Amino acid sequence: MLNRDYPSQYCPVASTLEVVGERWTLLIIRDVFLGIRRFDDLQRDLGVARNILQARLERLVEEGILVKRPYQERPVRNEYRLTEKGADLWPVLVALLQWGDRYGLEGERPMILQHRGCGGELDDRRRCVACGADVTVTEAIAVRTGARRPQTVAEPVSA
Amino acid sequence: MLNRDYPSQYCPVASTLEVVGERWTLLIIRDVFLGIRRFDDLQRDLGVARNILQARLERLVEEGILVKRPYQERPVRNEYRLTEKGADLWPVLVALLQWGDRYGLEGERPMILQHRGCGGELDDRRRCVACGADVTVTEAIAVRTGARRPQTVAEPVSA
DNA sequence: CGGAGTCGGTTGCTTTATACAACTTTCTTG
DNA sequence: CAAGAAAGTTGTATAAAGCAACCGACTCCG
Repeated sequence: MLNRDYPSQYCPVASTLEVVGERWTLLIIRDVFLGIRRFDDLQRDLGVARNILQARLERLVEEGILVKRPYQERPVRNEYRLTEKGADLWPVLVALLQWGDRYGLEGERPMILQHRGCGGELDDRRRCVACGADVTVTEAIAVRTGARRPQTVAEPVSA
Repeated sequence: MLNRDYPSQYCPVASTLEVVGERWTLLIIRDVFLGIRRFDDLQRDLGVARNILQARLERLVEEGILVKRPYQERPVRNEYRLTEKGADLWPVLVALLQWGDRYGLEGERPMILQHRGCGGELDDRRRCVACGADVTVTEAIAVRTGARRPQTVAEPVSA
């Protein structure tokens, strides 16, 4: 995008999109939610160009959505973690996920959100359908089903 | 963006972003939710380039999120309306709006969501804080407060 | 009847972001 | 001491977004 912001708009939707609306940004955040926290792991998982990934991570750190912190010294190796501000984007990701489940992938569901422990799925208001609780980020887990892209023929895991 | 899709991803979040993740798209949908339905009105409100607006609207119609229908013949003038599929993006917009309210505009809230009739605001699960009901798209109204961008000095409406 | 205005686009050119691949630095392991 | 991993950085190319001007169909005004 030419400018990442929307100068004619004074709107909370626009202001959020100015921060997380660029290509790849929300997928990076999704990956961090899933526990993918290192540069190379993110790059491999997303297939994004490394310079773009670098630019996005730097921006997200500047915005206070991620923090960069070393998980080892010598050599310094960093990982990216969500701040509270970043974790508060969870409802956005859940809303995108649920719309994608309904309209995106022809009934396939590669990922399912569950209430930790209880195991119930989440409804569109992030409540557990089993126990009825309001589920927060920390109480939810994302379970990857085995679902793959339909046109890709499933192969036995080999060599 | 070079490609609008994310070929390495088989994920409902990514599949949703392939459809609505391009620059301007979600703001166009927000405007249609607010009742701005005509090409020129959208263009004026958003300040988006006309060719981009045209491309986005065409894509959204192809995707079944908007429908184009004439509101008059001779000359044919069209407006864009949300389909059910489009209206189901409401939770995404609400989530973006609420994050923006919390983190985006320094406490200013240019727009407030209320439960129609009851007048209560919506919580982060789209429930009415006054009566407790689960609020759906059709039961909600967006109220624009007078809030403006702080650095813009408020002027009397003139000429 | 002629000119201005409106709506909904389309076209051409410029600017900017994204993609891709190769390279770098620092340190670890065999 | 060579190979490899992690985390970037750099350079070049291509595609998308921005901008302004134009267009066709019709209406309204004088």
